Amino acid sequence: MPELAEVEHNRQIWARGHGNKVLEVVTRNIRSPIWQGTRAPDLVKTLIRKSLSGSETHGKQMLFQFGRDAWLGIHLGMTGRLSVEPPDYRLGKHDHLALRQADHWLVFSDPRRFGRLRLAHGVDRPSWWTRLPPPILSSRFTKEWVAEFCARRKGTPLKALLLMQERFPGIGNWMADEILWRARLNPKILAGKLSSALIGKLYRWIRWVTVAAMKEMDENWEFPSTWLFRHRWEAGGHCPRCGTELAREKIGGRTTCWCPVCQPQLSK
DNA sequence: TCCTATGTTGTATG
DNA sequence: ACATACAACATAGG
Repeated sequence: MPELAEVEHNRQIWARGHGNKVLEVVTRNIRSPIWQGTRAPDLVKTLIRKSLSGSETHGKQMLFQFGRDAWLGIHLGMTGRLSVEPPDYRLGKHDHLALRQADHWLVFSDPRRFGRLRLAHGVDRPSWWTRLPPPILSSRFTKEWVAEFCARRKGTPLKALLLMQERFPGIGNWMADEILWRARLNPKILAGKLSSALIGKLYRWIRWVTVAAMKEMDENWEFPSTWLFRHRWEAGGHCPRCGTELAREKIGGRTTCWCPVCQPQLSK
């Protein structure tokens, strides 16, 4: 489920354990790719008896701090999620990591196992965290930052462009489609074809959809039916703005949904 | 059975 | 260097 707003939502779930000591660490399926780059016994030894001291998100990434000098990075992949479970909880088949605290378990589960765990030591945040690109809602994420990327990736279709985490951290498949639909930009338009005015428009909708997604997440994930999001998966869905039947096609390797009327190709 | 899936990475190819 | 297409990862659900 995880694009940036839902990643933040998952972080908040585990944040219920802030300030509480880890009394037991259970690891499962440690041969699975989830653990690639992290040795489960190390993780157990590192986290045990430390307190969960803080957490943050960056795009689709999460970072949890334990004590002063231990860090756990989590990427939820396609189907990962975090939960808080009662003390008598029995681990399910898709639970890969569980941390017991005084009155609950913090559980990471992921049926498809595309998620990743990453352990780091040291007082400072790990370098793979501090090197992440400017977040979309930060002051460093400017129109010029987007324009520069469009110029560099001038042959990339906008849909594929928005999925590039190196510049648009946290944007995933549905957000990209929502942004392009609101900006009335066809997903196949090549990044280098956008005028400065259209780049400005794209930039503003990137920020708008990000802010709105965070807000909806706070309000229980009730997206109004005026969003493309609500129609994109329906068979024969229609554009909530003009009623035209939505188009669907793979672009940049992902199923893309757009309105052929609201989002025309650029005219020459 | 076949197809799809809110993600990322690697390989082959142009 | 850039870009695209595709497979791979692993599982569930329509």
